[in-house]
Amino acid sequence: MVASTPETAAARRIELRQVDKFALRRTELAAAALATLSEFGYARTSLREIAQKSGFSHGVFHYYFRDKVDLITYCVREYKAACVAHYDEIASNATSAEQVRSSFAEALASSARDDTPMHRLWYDLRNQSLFDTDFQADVAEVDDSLERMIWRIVTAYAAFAGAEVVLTRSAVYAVFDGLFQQALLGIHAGNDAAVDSLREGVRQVLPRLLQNVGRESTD
Amino acid sequence: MVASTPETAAARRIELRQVDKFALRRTELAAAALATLSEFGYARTSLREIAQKSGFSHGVFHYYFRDKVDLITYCVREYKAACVAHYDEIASNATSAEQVRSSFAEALASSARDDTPMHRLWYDLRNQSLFDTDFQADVAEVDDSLERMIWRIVTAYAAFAGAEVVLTRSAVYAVFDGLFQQALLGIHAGNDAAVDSLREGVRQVLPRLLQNVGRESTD
DNA sequence: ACCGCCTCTGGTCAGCTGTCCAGACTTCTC
DNA sequence: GAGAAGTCTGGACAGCTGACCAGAGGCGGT
Repeated sequence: MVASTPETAAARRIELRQVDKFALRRTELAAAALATLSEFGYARTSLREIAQKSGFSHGVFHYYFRDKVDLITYCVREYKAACVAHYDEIASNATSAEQVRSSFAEALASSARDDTPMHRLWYDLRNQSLFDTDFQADVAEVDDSLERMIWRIVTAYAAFAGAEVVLTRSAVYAVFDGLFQQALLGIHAGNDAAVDSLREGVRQVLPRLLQNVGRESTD
Repeated sequence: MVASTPETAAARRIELRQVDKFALRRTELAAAALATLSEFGYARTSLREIAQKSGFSHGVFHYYFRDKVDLITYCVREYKAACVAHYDEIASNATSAEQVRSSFAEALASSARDDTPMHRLWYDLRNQSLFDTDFQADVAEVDDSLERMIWRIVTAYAAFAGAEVVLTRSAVYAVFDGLFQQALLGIHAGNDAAVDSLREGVRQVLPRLLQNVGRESTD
């Protein structure tokens, strides 16, 4: 780094403060956008609707975001940060396999119950990435970090159980993601047992992804 | 039914013929709509785009379908018919557990490979049902019939293996659906191994959903 | 040959969407 | 407090969307 003259140092300080305020506002607007997006879904959410629900004018969104894609991309990243942080303590705080299993099942179940709109938005946006290349990179990155998160939990569980995980990281994620998504559909359809089914499904599946060390599976 | 006079019989015959032609045209238009929908996704497909790609005028779609929802609902039903019929022979033609396992894994893998656009549309529309009640009933019906289809295959597998399925019907479907969807994301991201991973994932998961009759699982 | 119904066309309309922008307002610096 | 930079507003615009409709064309029945 080059040593700064007083002027450039002051300018940088100002600039940083402005950048912080700018970033803060972006986050605030993105949070408002997330709220509306999770309510109506990608296809039915316009910038004007977001603005109206957030109390801002629709113009301000174009001041802080290049375009709609830029805004939603930022929202996806925000989602990831909130989501991964929430689960990461499961693996680190546990002291036994059974505790990991219970915590994991409960965490998925309560998240599906409490954050239903946000999760359905995630699946919506992930699907959009199958059609629109704009979101593809960011969605893939979030999906990957979710996959790693699940993998951390499952390998922690396997370590406590003294066993090995038989599936690939990707397949393990896919299995729990499928259970989660089905629970979301169930919740939305008014099936009161959906959350309990998810918890029970996770509890039942988790041990079956392991095999004792040194034994070969039938293949 | 009331006995028909000659006139009403003729009228009915005509009417039936017209109904057939009408239904035929509906199916034809729905097929064209499916093609465009699977290319662009729900959010980015307009009736005019569908019409242009199909060679019809945009007006004709309003003649055969009440509105856009009516059209897409019909498309969903068409999808189901095509999809379920394709898989149903797996369970009925098999003679051993291993054969069911191989056929099932191969069927999922090749379907993901060959019908990628149609499947991503299905997931798109299923997600729309989480936001828009218009599709909810029909989507739920298709999802249920897919669930039953998977269940038939898995129970057939269990029967050949002389074992029981430990998960609920819904959880079994969720697991394979998750694997399938992850493969779709992989394919779209250009991951060449995605199809093979799906096949291998299905092969590995399937036996682990069973337990020997008479033995209790750890719970 | 004529008539009535079915089919289909393409124009029109109101409403919404993303984007841009001129200008008002606020905040900060000197 | 003057000026500049940053922030925000709301109107304007072009393009698109779903829906509607008047009328042309075709087909079958008599």
